[in-house]
This record gives sequence, structure tokens and C-alpha cells, in this order.
Amino acid sequence: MTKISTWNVNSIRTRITHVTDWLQTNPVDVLCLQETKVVDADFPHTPFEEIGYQAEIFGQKAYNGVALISKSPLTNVQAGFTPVLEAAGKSLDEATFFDEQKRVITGVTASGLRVVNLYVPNGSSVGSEKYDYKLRWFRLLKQYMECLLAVKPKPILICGDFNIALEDRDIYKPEGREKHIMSTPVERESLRSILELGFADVFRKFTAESGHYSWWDYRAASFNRNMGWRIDHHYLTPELYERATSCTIDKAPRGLEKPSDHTPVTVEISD
Amino acid sequence: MTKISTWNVNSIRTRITHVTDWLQTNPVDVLCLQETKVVDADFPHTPFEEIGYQAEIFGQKAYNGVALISKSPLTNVQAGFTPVLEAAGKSLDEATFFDEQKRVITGVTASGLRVVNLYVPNGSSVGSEKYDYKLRWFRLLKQYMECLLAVKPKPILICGDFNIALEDRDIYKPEGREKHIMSTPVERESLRSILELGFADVFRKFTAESGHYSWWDYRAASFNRNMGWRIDHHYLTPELYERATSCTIDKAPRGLEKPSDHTPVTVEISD
DNA sequence: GAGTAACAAG
DNA sequence: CTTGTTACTC
Repeated sequence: MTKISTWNVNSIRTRITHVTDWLQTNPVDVLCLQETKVVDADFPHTPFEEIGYQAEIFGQKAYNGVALISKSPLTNVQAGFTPVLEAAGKSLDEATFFDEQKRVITGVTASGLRVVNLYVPNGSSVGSEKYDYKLRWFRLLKQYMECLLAVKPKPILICGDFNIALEDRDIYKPEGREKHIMSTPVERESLRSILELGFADVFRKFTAESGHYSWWDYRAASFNRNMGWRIDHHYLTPELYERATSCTIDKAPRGLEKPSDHTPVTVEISD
Repeated sequence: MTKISTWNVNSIRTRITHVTDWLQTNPVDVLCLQETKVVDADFPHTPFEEIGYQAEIFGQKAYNGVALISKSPLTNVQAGFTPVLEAAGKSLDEATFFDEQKRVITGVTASGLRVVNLYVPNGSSVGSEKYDYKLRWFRLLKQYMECLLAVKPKPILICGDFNIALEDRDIYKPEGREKHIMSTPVERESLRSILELGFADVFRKFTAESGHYSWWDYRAASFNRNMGWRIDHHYLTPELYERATSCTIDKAPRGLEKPSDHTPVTVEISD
């Protein structure tokens, strides 16, 4: 069995004890972190090593940043769009530009499963320059995923903070969602164009109803009122999707003191 | 018996639990705070009221700020230089200017003792504009004290963060002190000119040796190495000085998590 | 509402 | 080293 989690920690340095405590009671094969908000030189490797994990990291100052935390070493680790597109012989202009922001890292487990960890741009507000950046970023992501699908291993899991709620049941209050960042038809279509390559939302294999979220705004006591969004996802290629035995959201860390605004989402895949 | 303490808390909002915890194990008649760093509208009155204290405050945004915390209400509370100098018919030009920084508050206890709580300017570095400000501030303080000495009640206690170590035994390493802020001959003479009005350092009534300090720089682990300065003082008029039965520095709060860089100094005065 | 940065002050 | 402010981002 392989267990993989995704968690936007909103600063790994501020959240380090939350994360290591959680890992000790929730051991996983790979924990995908987003918004580490730290340059690689300052990443807190020691606390992870002390509990038997190692980190593959791709960080920057103050913003963004992703990491793969794993018990066993990962192979074929590639940070950013560039190395993957380069290996496929693609033009690197866009990749170089978008890799200024550290949002993508991938690696392969010993069990031969490729994990792609994403921190999708938030997009700020509909029609803004950042919104446009988000849509352009998705077009590059599609190329990136096409490159990965063309090589081995074929079982691929994409996870992370997508900053998109794909369906209305993923939002506490879907009214007005067409004009709200993270749920516009255009954003959803951007994400669907990735999924059409052959990925499915494994959370919905097990849970159909609304009311299950992975992110709650810090403001307006939205966690206590369960005014959340499901924007942290695991998307699996068909074979993995079939093998998945559970996908669960652990709300507990969101209730701790000084929590991240996101909480971990975990998928279990049988051998 | 009357018990009076002085403590530069370096932000009352950050230190509120340190201060209320300390007051509960160290009940005093008046606690004089410096560097409250908060405007009056945001002063945390409730935590003090919950443990039976009230606060007279004189604060500003981000810098300086003084407060008198007392079990029984104080009378004749006057904030800043201006009201005292005005009552004495003095020119208010200087008072108005220096009261832009909130550094002075006075009140009278039920036992008829006037408490003057001061946060003396730090002075930055010798020869700087702030150094000049400190010396000019002392000239106004002298006028202010002359006004208070001319009215009732006559027993006066001046305390606070003086940002001056009056003698070499008040510094962990007196070498080079002539050129160091807080111990130049000019600063010491400024302070002595106040004391010459009739005040004495009550800590030295009981303790003659060096090694007793009230402030340790946050830098260079100076607290662990006892590299401190005695710059928080209680100066008493002769009658009070005679009645004083102890003057002690409580180092404990300096050892807590996220401490102030200063620690409380307490004087006891018999009835 | 909470994170980081850069600055000022001690 | 620690605090507060402003400005930015999510």
C-alpha cells in the first residue's frame, strides 16, 4: 500500500511542528507540501530527518515553494517545468519564465509511481493580471503533463493546491461562483483540459456529497462555520484510480493553534 | 508598607501574560511600566482588571508609552510634562515638544506618596541627534521635578528606565564606558543634576557590589553571560529613603520565553 | 487573518 | 535579537 498526502502549509518554517507532529501520527510514503515560502538554503531539513523523512525541495523567498517529503528516497526528481520540457525537446521560453515562481516538483517512488506536486497560481481576482497568469500557467502545465505521460513510469498522481474547485459541490456556497476566483467556468475548463489527458479526481471515487473541504479562509471564522472550499486534489491515471482504496481529508490540523488555512488530503493506493 | 515596581516591558501587548502572571505572584501597590508601545485606545485594560488592578496610561503608536498599574486608584494623575509645568505657570514650548513622545506619567498613592514614572530617551549613539534630544529632555525633566517638589505631597519616588548607568559598578564591563551610550560622563551629569534636587538611589542603600543588573541586550546571549546594565532605578526623597526596607531586582522574568530585555525592580517602603 | 520582507529603533 | 510599522500576497 502506498499513502500519499498533499498539504499547503502556508510557510514550512512557521508550521514545522504541526507538520512533523502530523507525520508521526499519520505516516505516509510521500507528503507533498505547497507554499513552503523559504529558499532552499533555509529549508528545515533536520526536523524531518529526525523522524525518518527526507525532503526534495524547490523553494523561493517569501512566496510559493513546493517540497516532496518521503520516507524512502525518490528517484527522477525534477524541479520546475524546465527540466521535463527540456528532456522532451520543447521550447523553454515559457518554462523559464514560469519557473521563476517555484510551483512544480516531481519524483518517482520506489513502487514506481510518479508523484507530481503542484502549487497552482491563485489568480487574485477575475480579469486581473494574475488571473491571466494562472490561465497561461495551465497551458504550460498541459504541455508538461503531456511530456510526463510520454515517458515511464506511466502511473501518475498529480496532487497539490489547485486553487480551483472543480464542481459546485466543492464550495460551501456556490451562488455567484461564476465570477469568483477559483470557480469560474474558464478556470474549471483549464483544469479539465489537464484531466482530459487521463486523470480522475480520486476523492469523488469515495465521497459524493457536498460539505467536504480542504481550505477555509482565515477570515470570518469560516472554519468554525465550515465555509470552505475543496481546492486541494489528487488526480490519478486510470490504473491508479482503480487501485485507490481511500481518499480522506483530515480536518484536525486546521483546528490547531496558528494553523495553515489548508488541511492535508490523503490517498491510499493498494499494491 | 508600600511596594512599588518598575518594569520596561517592551510592548505591553506582547508581554501581557508575563506582566499579569508576575503581578499575581508579586503583588505591588504600583507597577510602573515603560515602552508600552500602544495607543491608549488599544491598551489591554481587561487583563489587569481581572486581577484587581487598574491602569493609568499615556501611550503612543509603536514607540515609548508609560503606564501606572495600581490596586487602589491613584489621585492627581498627570500625563506628560505639560500639565505639571502649566500648573506651575512655566513656559510650555519645550513641554509641548517633548510630550510628543509619551515618556512621563505621575500619580499619588492613597498613602500620600507621589510616584513619577519615566522612560528616559535612549540616546542612540554618542553625538547623534537622539543623544542631543536625551540631554535636552533631562533639562526639561529638571524643571518638571522642581515643580513637583514645590507642591504636595513631598514624599516623591522617581522610577523607570533611565537608560543611564550612574556608576561603573552598574555595568558588567565598565571599560570604554566614557564613549558608550548610557554611561558617558555627560549623561551621568544630566542624571545627577536631577538627583541633586534631593533624591537618592535606593538600590545602593542595600547592595554595594557590582553584578546586579536590570537590563540585558537581546543580542549576544548577554543574559546567560550576565552581561547587563543597571539602568532601571528608584530614586527617593530623603524621608522615603529612610523608610525603605528593601530594593530588589527580580531576574526571573528575563529568563522566560520571549522576555522583555528588562526585568522588574521593586522597592518596599515602611509606613 | 495570517504569512514574509524591509525598515526603524532599542 | 526583538518589537512595531508598512506594504504585499493569498
